[in-house]
Amino acid sequence: MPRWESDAQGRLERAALELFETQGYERTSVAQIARTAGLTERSFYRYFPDKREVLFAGNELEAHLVGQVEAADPGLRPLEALLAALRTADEVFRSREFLLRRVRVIAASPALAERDLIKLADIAEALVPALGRRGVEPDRARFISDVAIAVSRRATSRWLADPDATFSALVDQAAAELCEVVAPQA
Amino acid sequence: MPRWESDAQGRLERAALELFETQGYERTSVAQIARTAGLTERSFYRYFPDKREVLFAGNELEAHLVGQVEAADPGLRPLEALLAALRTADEVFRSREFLLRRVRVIAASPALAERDLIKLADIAEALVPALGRRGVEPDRARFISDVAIAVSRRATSRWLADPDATFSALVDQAAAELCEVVAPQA
DNA sequence: CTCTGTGATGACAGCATCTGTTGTCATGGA
DNA sequence: TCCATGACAACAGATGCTGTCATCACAGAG
Repeated sequence: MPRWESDAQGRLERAALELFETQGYERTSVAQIARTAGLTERSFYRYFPDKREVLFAGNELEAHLVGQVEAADPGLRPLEALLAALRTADEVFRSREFLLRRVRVIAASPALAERDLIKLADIAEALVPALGRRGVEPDRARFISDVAIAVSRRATSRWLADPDATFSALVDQAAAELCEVVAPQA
Repeated sequence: MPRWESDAQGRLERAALELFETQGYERTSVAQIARTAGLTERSFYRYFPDKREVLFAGNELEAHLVGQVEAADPGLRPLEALLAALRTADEVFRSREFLLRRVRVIAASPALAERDLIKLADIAEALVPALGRRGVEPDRARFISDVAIAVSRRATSRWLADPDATFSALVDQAAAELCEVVAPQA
C-alpha cells in the first residue's frame, strides 16, 4: 500500500482546470487546488513554479517543433521549414476536449492569456538556434519565428471555428492567407 | 506652499526605472519605490494597478496607431495601412535615452518582458476594429495585426543595433524583409 | 472670514502568492 | 538491520495587492 496517491502532478492539473472552470482563475487559491488534490499548498509549488504554470507544464510542443525544424529539408526556405514543422504539431496535442476546455479557461483569464503569450514567445525564441543552424542570423530568425507564430495563432483561431479540420490543413490556409496579406500587387 | 510635491506619478516612474536598473526588478519592492519617491506603498497603487505597470503607463501609442489607421487612405491594403501607421509611431515616443533604458530594463526581467508582450497584443487587439471599418473580418484583422506587430518588433530590434536611424526607415527595412521571407519564389 | 466639500495622501488591517527550512516516514538497497 | 532517499507536511516570513477610514491643505460659497 503506497504511502501517497500516485500522479500528484496530474491530480493538481485536473483539480486546477476543474476549479478554474467552475469559479474562475482569480477566485481559486493555490491552497484550494492543493486541498482538492489531497496535498498542501507547499506541495503545489514543488510541482509548479507558480500558480499559472499548472496549465502550462511541459515543453513537448517546443521540443517537437525544434526537432522538426532541425530535421527539415535543408533546401527549404526558413519560413517554409517552420510551417512544415507546424503542420506536424498535432502529433503532440492531447485530446481535443481537453484542449478546448483549456483554451476556454485561458481566454477567460487575463493572467492566463498573458502566460499563454509568453509561452508562444518562448517557442519563437527556442526556434532561433534551430534556424541559426540553417544559416539565418538571430534577429532575422526571431522575426521569421514571430511570423510563424502569427500563422499558428491564425490556424488555431480557424480551428476554434472548425474543430474537425486537420491542423495541417488549417496551417496551409493560414499560410495562404499570409501570402495574400503581404502580396505587393493588388 | 503646496501640501505635496507635484508629479507624483512621474516621480514614481523615475524612481522605479532607476531602482530596476541598479538592483533589478525582482529585488525592488513596491514599498522601496514609493519611499524613494517620497510616498507610501498604498499611494503607488493609486497610480498603477500593479508593480509592472509603472513602466507601461499610458496608451498613447495604441491610440495613435488606431487613429492613424482610421485616417489612412481607404485605398491602402490593410497591412499597408498598419505599416503606414507604424512609420509615424515615433511621434509619440519619448527621448531615445529614456526608451533605451526602459527597453534594457524590460529585457532584463522576465516579468516585465511578459507585460511588454501583453501590451503589444493589446495594441493588436485594438487595431482589429480599426481594420474592421475597412472591411476586414475580425479574425483576419487580428492576424494582419499580429504580422504588423512582428514587423514592429523587427524594426525595434534593428533600432537597438542602429539607434540613429529613423523609425520610419527601420519599418521600411523590416517590411522589405517580410516580403523576402514570405516570397514564394527563391 | 468662516464653513464646507473635495481630493490627495497616510495609516492600518488583511488575504494571497511564493520561498526557505526543517521534520516525518515509507521504501529500497547495503 | 540500518541508513539514504524521496515525497510530503508544517511552519515562518517576505512581498504583492486591496479595502477602509482618518487627515488635512485647498478652493469655492456664503
